[in-house]
Amino acid sequence: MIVDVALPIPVAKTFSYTIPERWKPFAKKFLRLKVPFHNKVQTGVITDIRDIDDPGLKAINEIIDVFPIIDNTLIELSMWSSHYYITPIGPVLKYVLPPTLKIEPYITIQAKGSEVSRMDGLTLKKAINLFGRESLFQYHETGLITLCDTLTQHTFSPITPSNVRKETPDNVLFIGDVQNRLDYYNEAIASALQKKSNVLMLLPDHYAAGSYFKKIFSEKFGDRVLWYGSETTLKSRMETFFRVRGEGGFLILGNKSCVFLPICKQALVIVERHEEDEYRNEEGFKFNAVLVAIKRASIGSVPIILGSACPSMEMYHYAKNNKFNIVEKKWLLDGPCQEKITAPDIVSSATFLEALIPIIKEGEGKGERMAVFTPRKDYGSYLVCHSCKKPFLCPHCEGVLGYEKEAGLLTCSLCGKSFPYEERCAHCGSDIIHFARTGVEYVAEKLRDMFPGLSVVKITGDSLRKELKTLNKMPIDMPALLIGTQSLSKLYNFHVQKLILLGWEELRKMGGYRSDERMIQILINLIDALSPDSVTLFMERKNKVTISNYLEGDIYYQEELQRRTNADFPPYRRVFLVEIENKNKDKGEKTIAKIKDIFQKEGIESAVSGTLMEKKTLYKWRIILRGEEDFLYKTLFRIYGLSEVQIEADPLYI
DNA sequence: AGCACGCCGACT
DNA sequence: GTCGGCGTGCTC
Repeated sequence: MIVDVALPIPVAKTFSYTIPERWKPFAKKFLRLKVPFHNKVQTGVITDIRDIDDPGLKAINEIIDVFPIIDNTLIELSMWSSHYYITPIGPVLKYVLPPTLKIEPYITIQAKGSEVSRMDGLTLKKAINLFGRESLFQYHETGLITLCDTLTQHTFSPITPSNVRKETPDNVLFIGDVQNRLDYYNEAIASALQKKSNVLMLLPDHYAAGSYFKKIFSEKFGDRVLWYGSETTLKSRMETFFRVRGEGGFLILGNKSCVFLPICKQALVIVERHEEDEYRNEEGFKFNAVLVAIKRASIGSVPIILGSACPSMEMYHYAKNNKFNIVEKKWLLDGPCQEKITAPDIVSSATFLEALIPIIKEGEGKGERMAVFTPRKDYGSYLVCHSCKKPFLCPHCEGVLGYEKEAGLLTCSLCGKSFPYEERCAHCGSDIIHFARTGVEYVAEKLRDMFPGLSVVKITGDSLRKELKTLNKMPIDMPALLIGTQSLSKLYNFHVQKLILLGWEELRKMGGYRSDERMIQILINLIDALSPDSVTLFMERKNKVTISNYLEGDIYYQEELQRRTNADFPPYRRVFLVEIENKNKDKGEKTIAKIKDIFQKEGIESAVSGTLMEKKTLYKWRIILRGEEDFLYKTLFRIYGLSEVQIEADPLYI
C-alpha cells in the first residue's frame, strides 16, 4: 500500500510513500501527515491511496489528523481551484489545510471506558507523548475516547455537511453607497443569525476596512461577530476555527484567506467591494478570493451577496449571465456633488497648487474637513536635470527613479532598488533639479507651508494604519486636510466636506486593459468612503476625460463590455500570462523554444513578446495565452515545472 | 519552496 | 591556496 502526498511546494506532482503496517488502518484521503523529504520532515496531505507496493519508496513518518478537518465542499473547491488557476494541488491545499495549523494543544480527551481512564482529561499533545499516536488513533476509531476542544468545549468531530438547499440560491449584486450596503448587509445577516446559521463575509485586506466593519457589526451583533482577518492572535483564530465548525449563529469577518475556512451551517456569503485588488492572492497559489467565494457558495448551494459602489466589469457580466438579482441604488448622480464631478476644471500641471488655494482657503474659513487625492505617494516620480535635461535613471537597470523626500531616497520603479539622493545630476553635476509627476509628499509639503494653521495628514498605504488612530480621535468639527493616494478610499465613513482630485485622469494611462474601469472605480470609491458634499476635479487638457460617459451605469458597462468582446478580452476570454526570466539570453531563448515545442505539440497558438530587458542583466519574455482552462490545462501544467517560468491566471496588467 | 552541489572572485 | 557568493537542479 502506498500513498500519494501533496506537498506545499510549487512542483506539479505529488510524491509517493509506503505506509508502515501500524499506520495502514488509519490512512484516509485528505488527512495531513508527516513525511521525510530532502533529509527533513514536511507536512503534506494524502491525495490518494493505492494498493500496490514499491520497495524503492520511503515510508511516511506519521499521520497527523484523526479525520479530515475540511468537508466535501472544501475538497471540491480545492480541486476546482487547482484546475481553474492551473496550480498544483499541493500549494492549493496549503491554503485549505495549512501545514502550520496545530490543533493538538487545543484538544482534550474524554475517555469512555475504564481501560483508557488514565487518558481522561489529557490534552491530545500530552497523550500522544505518553501513549503514542497509533494507540490514540486506535482508541478513537473504536469509540473508546472522544475529542473535545479547550477553547469552545465542543466535541471535535468531522464537520457536519451544510444543509444543502434544493432551490437555486438567490444571489445578489448590490450596487450602492456604503450606507445602502450596510443596511442591506445588516438585514441579510440578522435574518441568517436568527436562524442560527453562519455568515461568511469577506473584506478587502486593508486595516481600515477591517477595523470599520468589525466596529460597525460588533455594535449591532455583539459577540456574534468573529474576526478572522490577517491581524488576529493565534488563539483567537483557533477559537474561531473550532467554533464555526460546530456551531451556528455567527458572522465571520475576514480577508481573502478566510474563503477556505471550514464552516458549518453556512447560510450566506457576502463580499464587500469585490473589485478591490486585495482579493487577489499574489504569492504561491495565485487566486482571486471573490471568484473562489462565488464557487464555494455555489458548491454549497449558499446564496452570495456581492456589494459594491462600483462593480468590476467581470462581476457585472458574471452577475447578468448567472441570473443574479442586480439591485441598484442610484446614489451617485443624485448627490450634491454631481455638477462638479461632471464638469471638471481644466488646469495645467504647473498650476495645480495655485488653483487649490482658494478652495482650501474657503474650507479652512468654514472649519471644514477636506481631502486631496493625487495618484502617487512620493515627492516626485520623475526628476530631470534643469541644465542637461537628462532624467534621473537607475544606475542598476536604467529604470525611472522616484524621489521620497522624507526618507531621502531615490527608488527605482523597475527594480525597486534605493539610492541616497545627492541633490545633483549624475551627468553634469548641476543642482537645479526639476520635480515632475509630483505626489502626496510634495503636495502635503507645499500645502503645509501655505496653510500652517491647518492640520495636514498624509494618507498612503504605509501611513494609513498609523493615521487612522489619529483620525478616529479627531473631533468631527475639527478642520483638517487629508492628502492621499487611493488609500483615501479605504477611509470608510470619514466624512469630508470637500474632495479635490488632482491628476486623477492619469490613472487611465497606468496600464492594462482595465485602466479605464479602474480609473472610474477609484473616483467612485473615494466618494463612497468620504461622502463629500462637493467634489472638485482638476484635469490637464491633454488628458481630459469626459466623466459623464462613465456615470450612466448600464450604458458604460454595456459599451465597455462590447469593446471587450471585440478585443477578445476578459470576461469573454480567459487570459494566462507566462513569464520567463533569465539572466542569460541564450538560456532564456532555449526555455522559450522548449515551451514553443510543447505548445506546438498540443496545438496551441501563442504570441511571445520579448525580449524585454528589465535590468541590465536580466531578460524577460512574456507569452500571452487566451482560452479556457480546460483547453490549456494540460499544456500549461507541463511547463509549470520549468525553471524561471511563472504562470499567472487572469493577469491585471496586460 | 528549501537545500545541496557547483563553479568563479576576494581574502588569510 | 581556501571561503563564500548565489546560480541550477532535485526532492518519493
